[in-house]
Amino acid sequence: MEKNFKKFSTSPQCPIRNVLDRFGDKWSILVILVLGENGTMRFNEINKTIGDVSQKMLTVTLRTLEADGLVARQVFPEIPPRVEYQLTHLGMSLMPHITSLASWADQNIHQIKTSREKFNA
Amino acid sequence: MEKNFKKFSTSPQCPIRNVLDRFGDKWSILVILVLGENGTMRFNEINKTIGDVSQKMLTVTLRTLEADGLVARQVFPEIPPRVEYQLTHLGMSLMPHITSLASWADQNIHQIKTSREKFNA
DNA sequence: CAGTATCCGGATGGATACTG
DNA sequence: CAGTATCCATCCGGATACTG
Repeated sequence: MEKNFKKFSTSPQCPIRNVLDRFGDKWSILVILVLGENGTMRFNEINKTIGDVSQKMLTVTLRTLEADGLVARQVFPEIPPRVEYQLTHLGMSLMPHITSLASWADQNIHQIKTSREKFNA
Repeated sequence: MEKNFKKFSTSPQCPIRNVLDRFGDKWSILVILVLGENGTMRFNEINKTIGDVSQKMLTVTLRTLEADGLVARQVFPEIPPRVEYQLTHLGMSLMPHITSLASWADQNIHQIKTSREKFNA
């Protein structure tokens, strides 16, 4: 095996780690996945779709994704307020990589679970 | 946009979240990337390659990846001890998805950093 | 060399209450 | 509706010391 892949630096300051660390939080990948699948969504819509994310963490996650330029946030000056979120072009360019990861997870979850059980036996 | 992607459940107990949560820790993706690029490696080799991972966290990460069946651990009964790690077939099947993520990160880090600076200005 | 054991601080993130 | 503010428990993960 080995070395059929492009080599990446793995030093602490490298760009790849800088970005991948972002996905290390609990909700970022999931929010991108949900927005990518559903298009434009309101705050509470995302909240209900994910189900078990707190209001606080959803806000923090969306703000971070907005800061990174992955998600666009549009506020409508209405009462009651309406705020819509959608992936930016950059965010959408990330989607295929996320979905391919999700597909892999979907296809291999059984094997992984079996492996975990064996290991803990 | 939207709905060009296969739909995934996003409920708290879904398989995808079960697997993706694993990548939420600080070192898993990086260890897989390093092993995928270099093939078989000894404990201290991985440690040095990553650079800023503690002995404890590297052990924990490797054990978890082993439990999930992504990494194989082979102990040689020698003094001083030698332990070699490599990706399993399952682990290797994950590699393309990780490297495609890394490539994306590499290509877009500049735009993301620029976006962050604008947002915090 | 490749770990284990222990301690410990800081960050993560949940619950709750409140607001424009 | 879409947040903010605050408090607080947990847990992640680093530092250090020790071992077969």
